[in-house]
Amino acid sequence: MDEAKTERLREALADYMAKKGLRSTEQRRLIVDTFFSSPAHITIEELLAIVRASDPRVGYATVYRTLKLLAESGIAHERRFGDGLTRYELADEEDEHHDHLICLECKGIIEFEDPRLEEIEQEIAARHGFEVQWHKHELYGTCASCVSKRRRKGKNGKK
Amino acid sequence: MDEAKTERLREALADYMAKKGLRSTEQRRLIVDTFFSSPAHITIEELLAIVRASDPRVGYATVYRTLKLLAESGIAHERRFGDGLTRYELADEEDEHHDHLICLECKGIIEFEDPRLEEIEQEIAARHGFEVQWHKHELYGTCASCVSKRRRKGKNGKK
DNA sequence: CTAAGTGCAAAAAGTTTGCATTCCG
DNA sequence: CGGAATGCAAACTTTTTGCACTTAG
Repeated sequence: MDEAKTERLREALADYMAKKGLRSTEQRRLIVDTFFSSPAHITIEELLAIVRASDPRVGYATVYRTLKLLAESGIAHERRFGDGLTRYELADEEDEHHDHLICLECKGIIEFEDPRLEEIEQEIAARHGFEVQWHKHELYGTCASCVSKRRRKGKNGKK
Repeated sequence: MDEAKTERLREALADYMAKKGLRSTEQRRLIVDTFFSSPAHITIEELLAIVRASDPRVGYATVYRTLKLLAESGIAHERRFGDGLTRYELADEEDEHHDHLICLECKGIIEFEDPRLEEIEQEIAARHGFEVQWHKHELYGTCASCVSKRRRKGKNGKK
């Protein structure tokens, strides 16, 4: 992972916590460190499992509240991809932004980025006098790897 | 509402039910009729309330299962806009498709359509060897009416 | 008749929260 | 110290399901 980026985010978090008078506890440090070094789109349960490997006494609620805190402070984003779980990922850099391809078969999540989408979006919003705060662009379907797996098994993709 | 469109959808539903050997019951007819004449993006609770005005004995589960049926048969789409509720709307015509602007203040939902988005999406999917089954393009923010309401009250939109 | 459909109530599944206790600053 | 933070368990919210009873075909 990009060291410089996580460094910036850590600093932003420190600022946010200082401003709000929040405390740096052992649990928070462990949870945040674990989150920073985990794959993107991790769930609370998954993160909790890893955290508990280091300290079994950490509770679900603490992970829950810490991730909420990261989301509020803008360090992380909350995502829901329709499987009923809330996932978290590190925030993008300043003016960057990515969206997601979600494979319905292997549940894999691929990120993509396309500035043209952002432009068109702005245009659409403007046309409606709408002020966009954030958006969701998600494509659901079958990823390349599952498509070829399916072919190998002789199943036919099209009906 | 477009009479011809609902007619086509009703027919599609009849076909689907015939093919699956499903029955046309009093409740289903009532629920489906009510759904067809309700505003888009209705929730199960809302629909149930209207249905019960006609027949108070209808249960939540029946509405739930009927909407599931409509979704499976392709007559309706399930939508989740992040307020924790599932909403339903009539399916689009053959090769049409629309997306949504969601106002975080008044909870209003505005529909929009832009073929360029679909094109770019196809291109992105192709680039990843991904087969898209469906997508979500949702812009969250403040609608024109809430923006001006806010201005009238002297609140400032930008920080 | 008999398999599908209904209504109710209970079960799931995840997210939130109240509270007594612990611990940062 | 005093307010934040934690862990636990209970509360919530909405969706989903089991089951005995009803009904369409």
